Amino acid sequence: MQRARSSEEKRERRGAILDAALAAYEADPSFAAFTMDALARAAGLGKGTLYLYFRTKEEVFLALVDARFGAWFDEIDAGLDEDGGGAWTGGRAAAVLMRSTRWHTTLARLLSILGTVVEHNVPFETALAFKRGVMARAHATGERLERRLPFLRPGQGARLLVWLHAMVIGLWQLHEPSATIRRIMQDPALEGARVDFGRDLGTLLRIMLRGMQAEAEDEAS
Amino acid sequence: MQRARSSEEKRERRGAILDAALAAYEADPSFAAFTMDALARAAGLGKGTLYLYFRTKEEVFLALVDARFGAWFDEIDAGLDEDGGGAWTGGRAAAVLMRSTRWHTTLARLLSILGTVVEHNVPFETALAFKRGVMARAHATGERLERRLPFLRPGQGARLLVWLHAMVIGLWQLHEPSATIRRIMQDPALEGARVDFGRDLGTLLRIMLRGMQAEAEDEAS
Amino acid sequence: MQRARSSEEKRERRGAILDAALAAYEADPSFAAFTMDALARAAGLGKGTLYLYFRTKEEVFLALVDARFGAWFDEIDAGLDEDGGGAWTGGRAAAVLMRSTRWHTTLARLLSILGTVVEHNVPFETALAFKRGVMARAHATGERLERRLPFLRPGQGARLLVWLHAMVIGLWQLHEPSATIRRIMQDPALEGARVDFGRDLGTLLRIMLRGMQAEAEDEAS
Amino acid sequence: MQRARSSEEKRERRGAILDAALAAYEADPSFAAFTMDALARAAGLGKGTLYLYFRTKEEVFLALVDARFGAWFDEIDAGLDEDGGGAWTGGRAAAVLMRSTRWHTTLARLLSILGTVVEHNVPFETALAFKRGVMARAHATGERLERRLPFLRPGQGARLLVWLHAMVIGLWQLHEPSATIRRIMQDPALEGARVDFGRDLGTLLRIMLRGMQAEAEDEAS
DNA sequence: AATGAATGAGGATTCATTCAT
DNA sequence: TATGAATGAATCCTCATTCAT
Repeated sequence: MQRARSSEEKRERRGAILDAALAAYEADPSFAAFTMDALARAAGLGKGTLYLYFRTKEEVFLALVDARFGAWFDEIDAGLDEDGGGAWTGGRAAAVLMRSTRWHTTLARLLSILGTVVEHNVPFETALAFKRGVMARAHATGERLERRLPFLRPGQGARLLVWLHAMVIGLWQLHEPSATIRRIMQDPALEGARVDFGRDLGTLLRIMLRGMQAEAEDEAS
Repeated sequence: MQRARSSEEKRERRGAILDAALAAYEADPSFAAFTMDALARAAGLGKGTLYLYFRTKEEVFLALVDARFGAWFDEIDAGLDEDGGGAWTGGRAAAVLMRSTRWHTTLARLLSILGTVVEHNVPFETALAFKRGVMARAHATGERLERRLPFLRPGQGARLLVWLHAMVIGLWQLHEPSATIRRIMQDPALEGARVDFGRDLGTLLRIMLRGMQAEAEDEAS
Repeated sequence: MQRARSSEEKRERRGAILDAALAAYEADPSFAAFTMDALARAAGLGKGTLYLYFRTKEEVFLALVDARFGAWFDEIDAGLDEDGGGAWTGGRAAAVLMRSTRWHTTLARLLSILGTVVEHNVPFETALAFKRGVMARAHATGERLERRLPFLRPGQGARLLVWLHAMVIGLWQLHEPSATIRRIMQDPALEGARVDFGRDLGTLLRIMLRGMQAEAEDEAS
Repeated sequence: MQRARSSEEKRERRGAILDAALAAYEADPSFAAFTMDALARAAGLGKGTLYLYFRTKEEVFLALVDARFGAWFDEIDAGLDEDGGGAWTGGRAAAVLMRSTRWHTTLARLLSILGTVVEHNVPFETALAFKRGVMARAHATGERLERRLPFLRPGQGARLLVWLHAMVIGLWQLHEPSATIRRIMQDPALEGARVDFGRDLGTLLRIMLRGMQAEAEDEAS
C-alpha cells in the first residue's frame, strides 16, 4: 500500500477509509457487522492503520455520519439557492428537499444506530462538537428555507428539517432496515402495508408543508 | 421458584418474563444492556428457564414489542370508539392519538433497535407472523379512523398510523436516545435545537391532519 | 468437565484453577506468558469459566499470591510454635525461617511482578484488602519471633520478616529469573558470581540475626 | 534533526537517546509505559531512528541499566578511594555505600523488571556481555571494599555488593512500586508496615556489616 | 542518517446458548 | 420444569518492527 505522506494524501486516505466504511456498512447495515476487521479488509489496509486515522471505531462511524450530513445540507442549499425565476411554493421546496433522497437512505441507515454508537466510547467533547456542527448547518439551511417560503414562521425552517430528518429515520426503519424485513414485505398479505420510502417521504413532506401553509392562513383570517 | 404446570400458568409465567424484560429495558434502554443474564435476574428465574419460553433472545424482544403494539392499538381503538356526541375534527382525532403517548415512548425505545434485532437470529416465520399481526391491527384501526374523519381517503387511515409510528421512532431518536445525547443537549448553544418529544409529536400530527384536510379541500374545489 | 455445584465443589474448583495457574506460571514465570488462554488450557476449562471464579486476570494472580503467603506464614508459625526444649538462638530461628524455602522461590517469582500487576485492573479495595491481610499476618508472626528471640526489640520481628521478604525478591531476581539468565550464569567467567539462592539467603539471614544481636549487646554494654 | 555523521556524533546521539529513555522511564516507571513510541517522542526522534542505534526495545533497556550500573560503581569506587585519614569501620563503609542512594532508586526501578525484559527478545550474546560487564565491576569494587574492611574474607566484598543490590531491588518493590501501592500504604492500618526505602536500606546495611564483623570475631576467638 | 506510515500478531473479556442434574 | 455452571466464538485495540522515501 502506497504511503500517505503529505497531509493532502493523508486527507485522501482518511476519505478512502470512510468510503470503504460506507460501502461495507451499506452491504450489511448493522453496527454489529461493522467491525474494524471487516473495515480494514474493505479498505485494503492493515487493522492498525485504521487507528492512525481514527482513535476508535465509533470515531470512524461519527466521521461517516458527519460527512453524509454535510453532503446532504450542501445539496439542499444548492437547490434552494438556484433561481429558475418562478415563485417558491411548498411544492417546489418539497421537490428540492426530495431531490437529495439518495443521501436520505444512506443517512437513515446510519442514523438508526447513531444513538447506540454515541453512547459508547465516544468522548463527550467529540459528540458535542458533532451535534453542534449538525445543528449549525440545520439552522443556516433552515433560514434559507424560510426566505424561500414566507408562510414559514421564524424557526420553522430548521424545525422542518429536523422533522424531515425524523421522518427519514422512522420511515427507513419501517421500509427496509434489513434483508429479513425485505423478504417479509414480499408477502402478498402485506401488500397494502408496503412502504415506498421515497414516495411516502415525498407525500408526507407535501402534506406537512400544505398543513403549515393552511395553519398560517387559518391564523391570518 | 414455583413450577408452572398448567398451560395457563405457563402463559402467566411468559407474561411475567416479558414484564420483567420491559422493566429492565426501560431502566437501561440499550440493547447492549439487554442481556439474557440481566433478564433472568430481573425475572427472578434461572437463565436456562428463559429458554423454555423463548427460543432466542431476539424472540423475547419481538414478543415484547408485539405486546406493546397491542396495548397501543387497544388504547387508540378505545379512544376512537368513544362517542361524546361532538363532531370528529382532525384536532379531536389528534388528541386521541396523542393520548397514548406513554406507549409511544416505550415503543419508540424498542422500535429504534427493532431492525437491528430482527436482522439477526430471528426465524423468518416468526418475523413474518409478527409483521402480519401488526399490519392487520394497523388496518383495522386505520379503518376506524377513516370512519371518524371523512376527509381521509381509503387507506389513508392506516397510512397515517404508519407515519405516526415513523415519526415516533424518528423523533425519539432525536430526543433522548442516550444519556450522552441528553447531556449534550444541555449545551446552551443547542437550546433552539432541543426536541420536546411530546410537544413536537403533537404539533406534527396536527399539521399533518391539517395538511390532509387541506389537500382534500383543494381537490374538492 | 464435571460441574461444580455445591459451594464446597466450587471452592475446590477455584483451588484447582489456582493450582493450574501456579503450575503454568512456574513453567514460564513471566506475567506476559500468564495468559487467560493458557490458564484455561492448563486448568482444562473453557476461557469463560475462569471468569465465573475470578473477575479479572489480575484477581487470579492476587489470589495466587495470597494463598502462597498464607502457606508461608503457616509454616513459619508452626516452626516457631514447636518446642524441642532447647534454647532459641538466632541460628535456630534462622533455620526455622529457612525451612520454608520452597515457598520462598515460588513467592519470589510471583512477587517480582506483583507491583506491575496491581498497578493495572485491580480495584483499589481488593488491593488494599490483600495488603492488609498480608501485613496482619506479618505482625502476628513477627510477635511470635520476638517472643522466641529476646534480643529483638519490639517491632523488629515484623521488620525482619519484611526484610527477609525483600531479600527473597532481590536474590531471586539475581538468581534465576529466566532461562536466559540461567544459561548465562553457566559461563565459566561468571562462576564466582553465581548466586545459590538457598545458601545465600541462609547466610544473609544468619548474618542479619547475628548483627541484630551484636547491636543489642553493644547497646547493653 | 541534525544528522550524526562522525562516530563521535553517533555515540553522543546514542547517549542522548538513553538520557531521554531514562527521563521517560522515571516519569512513568512501568515497563508497559516504556514504549518505543514514547521513547522516540521523548528523544525528539523518529521511531525508525531508534532502530539505527538499538536493535530492539530490550536492547535500549539493557543499555540503560548498564549505564546506571557503571555510574553506581564509579561513585562507590570514588568514595572508597577517598582517604580522610581516619580508620575504616563498618559504619564508614556503609556511609559510602549509602551515599549513592540516588542511583539506587533509579536502578531499583529498572532492575525490578530486568528479569522479565531479558527473558524476551534479547540475543544471548548481548545478555551475556551485559552480565559479564556488571560482574567484573562488582569484583573490582568488592576487592576495594575488602582492602578497606579487613574483617571481610576474600570474596565477601563482591558478595556484599550483590546482597546490597538484592536488598535494593527487594526493598524497592515493597516501598513504592506503583501509584496504587503508594495509595494503599497511606491507609492508617498499615502505618507500621510502611517501608522507608533509604532508612531501611541503611539500617540493613549497618546490621549486615555488624553481623559480618561479629562473625569474624566469633571465629577469631 | 532520518522518518513515520503501515502492519498484524496477540490477548482480555463478554454473553448467548447448552445440558447435566 | 427449573437451574446455573460451562462453553468458546467473537471483537477492539496496542505496539514493536519494517521499509519506502
